[in-house]
Amino acid sequence: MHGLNISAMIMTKGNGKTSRSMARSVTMHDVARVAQVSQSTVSRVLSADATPTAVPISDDTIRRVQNAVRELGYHPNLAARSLRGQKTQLIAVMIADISNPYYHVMVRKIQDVARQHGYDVLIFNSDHNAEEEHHFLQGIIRRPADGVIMTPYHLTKEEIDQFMQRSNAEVVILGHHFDCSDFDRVFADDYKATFDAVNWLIRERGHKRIAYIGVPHTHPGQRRQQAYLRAMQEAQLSVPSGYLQTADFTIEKGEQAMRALLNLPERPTAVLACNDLMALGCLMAMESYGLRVPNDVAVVGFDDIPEASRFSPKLTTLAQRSAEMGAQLAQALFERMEGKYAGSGRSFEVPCELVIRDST
Amino acid sequence: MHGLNISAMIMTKGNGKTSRSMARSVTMHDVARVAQVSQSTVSRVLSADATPTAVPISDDTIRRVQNAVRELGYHPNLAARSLRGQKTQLIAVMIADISNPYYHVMVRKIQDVARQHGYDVLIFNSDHNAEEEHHFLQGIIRRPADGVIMTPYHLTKEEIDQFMQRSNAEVVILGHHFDCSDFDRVFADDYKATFDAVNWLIRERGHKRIAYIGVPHTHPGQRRQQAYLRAMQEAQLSVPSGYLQTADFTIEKGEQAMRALLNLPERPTAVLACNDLMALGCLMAMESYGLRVPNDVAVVGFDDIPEASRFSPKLTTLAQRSAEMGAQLAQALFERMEGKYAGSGRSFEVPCELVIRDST
DNA sequence: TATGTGCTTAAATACGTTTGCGTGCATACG
DNA sequence: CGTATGCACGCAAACGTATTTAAGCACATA
Repeated sequence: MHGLNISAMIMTKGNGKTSRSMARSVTMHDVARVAQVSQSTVSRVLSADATPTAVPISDDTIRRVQNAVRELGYHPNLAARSLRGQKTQLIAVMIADISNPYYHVMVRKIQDVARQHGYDVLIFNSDHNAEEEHHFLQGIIRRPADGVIMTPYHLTKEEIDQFMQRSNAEVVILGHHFDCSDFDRVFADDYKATFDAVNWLIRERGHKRIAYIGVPHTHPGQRRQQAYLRAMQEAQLSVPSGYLQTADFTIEKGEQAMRALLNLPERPTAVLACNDLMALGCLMAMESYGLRVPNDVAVVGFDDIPEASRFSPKLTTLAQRSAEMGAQLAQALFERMEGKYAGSGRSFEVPCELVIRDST
Repeated sequence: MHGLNISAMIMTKGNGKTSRSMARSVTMHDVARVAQVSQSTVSRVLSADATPTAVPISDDTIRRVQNAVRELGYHPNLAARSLRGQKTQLIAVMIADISNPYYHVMVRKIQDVARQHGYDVLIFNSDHNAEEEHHFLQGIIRRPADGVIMTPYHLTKEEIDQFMQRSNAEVVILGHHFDCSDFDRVFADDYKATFDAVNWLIRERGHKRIAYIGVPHTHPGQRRQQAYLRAMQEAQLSVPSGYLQTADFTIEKGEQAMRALLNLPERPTAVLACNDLMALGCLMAMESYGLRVPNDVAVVGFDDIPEASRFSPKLTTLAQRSAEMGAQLAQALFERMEGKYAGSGRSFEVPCELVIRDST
């Protein structure tokens, strides 16, 4: 067993070296040799635009270097560059659920901006899971990134601050209203949006028995639920036991919660869900009960994912401008990474919009 | 000289910590100093399990080092490790469409396996776009990865071979039947599945007018379309002009193609779509035309994404075992990366399964 | 001739690891 | 007693790059 390992290793190495299938990559030294200059000169030529105040290089030398680069097909080694410069040209993005369409457009936007700046994007998935969120931060400490964009559902301000001290990466947060911190944050005005939506159901549509499907153990979930409760209270409407359902952002739990609501002795006439996936679950529960939307029960979601307008009936929802939020996140992050802004944490609030469709 | 170096180092660190908020990260030298051993010993202790045949270290030393690591919160610097070892502990995954649920479960599976092996995963999005696919390969040359998993829709065998020579990364391909190559490939038997599905529609359901919505300018699209044509031909059924629609894997184009089919003078009684998203588009077109599925037209999709069984009517589809395929991809890749297999390209065919629901 | 002054390039160093090689020190053997 | 052998560890050389420091050179000035 042991010997087997060794011989296998030797074999591999032997093959690699003798057959030369392993293409040793072209380095600056190779370029330098071809261009008849020193390696440092090559470095200067290549990073000329990044450091405009650098040492001047003669036009002839520049041309020779550029020709050599082209000829050899040279690409800088990012591992070496990272080691030397403490910059990785990498930004890490943690989203809560890769299968939630809400994040797709946002991620694409971030990738677009990142590419424009010559950065790569590392995507992680937390599945709304506290342990995964910690694992993500651990991962970034192991493999440093210059910037971090994340949607923390469980991490505390202290944990994020501690991370920033250890990692010297710039951090931008999505969807979380931390009081005052060193990192920027982008969020929807979901409190106001939820509050307004409840009032709209009451005043414009005459509903009195309004239920809510929330995810109270997360920060955004808590905020929206508070808004719902506040609106109900101000309208002097009661929230009977069972009108406040707890779920976890998934279609399945949304459907399950809706079934529970429909089995209530005094069934609600309208239901708000904390996100669209759960609202779609509500629609499915309604269908399996043979009930009609919105005649029997009206449903309102949150996010405006593409499916919201595809499903039948089309879902009334609070639209988040996710592309705009992605752009805002990326912009704030790059402003900090490029040193254009270095002050204390900024807050960017992006408005939501009630999109009225067929489910109300 | 030696002592000078050390003291200078200490000075630098002192300055760095006091004056700058930039937390200099803990290195092996720090651990070594605390544990009273040399830096190389620390390295050996830390990579003991990775190199079982290594130099023996006394238990006492191991314990001291481990304590120091814990105490200082040391994490290895992956940039340095990459530079030295030519290994990046990174695998890159290129998928064709981040918003297609088919890929989600696959990506998760890959991430799971990768994490078990201590690897990170870089995700790229090609949007079925040839230019993006090239950009992806360029990116991997700039930022080397140890392994690559991708779903090429446009890249040729030659381009991939050329990439492999330049990059010395192991490569595994999804969904593509390249003839004979140096990389492994995992694919569904989509030709047979499509062929059988058409026959099933003909024999079990008695359809004669069967249309197809394909994406012929991609390899998988072409394969499936060939299977459809072959099955029709063998059954001596005609494929009237217009029965062969061209789309691009999206819901929107699927809906559009279906409208075209429904406007045909001789409307088909069954439609196969090249993937589920387009099949869902068909369902939506049917609904907007006030037609009933499957009474007026039957619809069959491909993939079995979660939405297929959620939509009403539930979609009959050719299920790809995407989790299994993800696991197979990851397994094949790691076998190669760990040197357990080094031969020529293997083919892993994963069977599809006809899932009969309400749309037929 | 000596000295300063731009301008251009070369040499040297450090970033944090891994790893081949060497070394001191016991213990065992001839 | 002298020399193998095995053990536990330290030294130092890479890996490819960015940057600091120094050096070479032409030319003008004193």
